[in-house]
Amino acid sequence: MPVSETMAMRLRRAYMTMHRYAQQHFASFGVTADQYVLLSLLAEQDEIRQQDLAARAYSDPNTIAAMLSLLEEKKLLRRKRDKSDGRAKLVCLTALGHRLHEKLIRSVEPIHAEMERAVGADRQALFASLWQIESTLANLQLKSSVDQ
Amino acid sequence: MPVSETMAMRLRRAYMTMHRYAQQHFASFGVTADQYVLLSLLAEQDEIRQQDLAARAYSDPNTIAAMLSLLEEKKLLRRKRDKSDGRAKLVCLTALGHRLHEKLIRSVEPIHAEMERAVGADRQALFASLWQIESTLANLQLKSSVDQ
DNA sequence: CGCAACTAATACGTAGACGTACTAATGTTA
DNA sequence: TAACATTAGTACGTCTACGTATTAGTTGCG
Repeated sequence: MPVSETMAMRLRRAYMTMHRYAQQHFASFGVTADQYVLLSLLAEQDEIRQQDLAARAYSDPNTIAAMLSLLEEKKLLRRKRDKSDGRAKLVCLTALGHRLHEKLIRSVEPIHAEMERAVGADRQALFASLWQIESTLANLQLKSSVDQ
Repeated sequence: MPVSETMAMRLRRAYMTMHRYAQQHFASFGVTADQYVLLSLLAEQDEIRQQDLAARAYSDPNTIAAMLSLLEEKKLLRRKRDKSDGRAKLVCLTALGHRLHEKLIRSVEPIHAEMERAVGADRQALFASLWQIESTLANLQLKSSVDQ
């Protein structure tokens, strides 16, 4: 089978197209698509540890730390030591960060709408398949590492 | 809606899980998941321009150039000037590259099988939805740039 | 209590995504 | 043919993904 017709490449194309589109969209606000995800997660839950943020953003602690440094320089968030655990830091949005997030969340509504419209009634089937892929491969990974 | 339940994050999780799994898999062969894609494309069509390679890998010329440099250092491929167009370079696998690709393609069969099994009968519906997302967002991008 | 195992964050390195600027070759058109 | 726009590839910078190593704080246990 041609590479371009494999499930892997189809998934890549869908994800990359979405990511590129989002990247371009958010550029006019001076943030990246991934930074928007972080801001949204922080708006959803304040005072969150970097580890938790990494898990929710489906990223990793190293990447999150780098992204937070950039967002902190831009005064969109701050980090304070967790009093109950001196190793951890709690991240929260600044007022500026909240205001930006409000603007951003309004700006993405049309995009979400377009994506929903694109998949239409197959939405639930798509979600089920995506979840199947995710859970199957995540478990494979787990299994082989537990085998050691 | 919680960020984690958006279509965008579901798509991200599926793609990133697959990519991480592939990354780990190919690490034992000394290549990355994305390098495997390039090797496969070259095995599919020899003497291909970097631009075409970028399009087929759904990447971009800058990234491809960097990746090709690494693969060229590893003697897996070489680039020669295109006689019919002095700007272009034609990329092709070395014998070493072909041999490695043969090994790699055998090693990924179980992964493709697992992914097919994971989505099962919903395979065609999934492909249709992924294509809907891709084409919808790609066209949005096109439209707004043509509007300028 | 004290020390070993674990954990959160950081530091640093490599790879990939992609923007912008540049060079060299090609095409176009007056 | 000369001036000009396009195009292929390179160079370089920023951001993200993620591996490995290190530091500092926490937990568990003899």
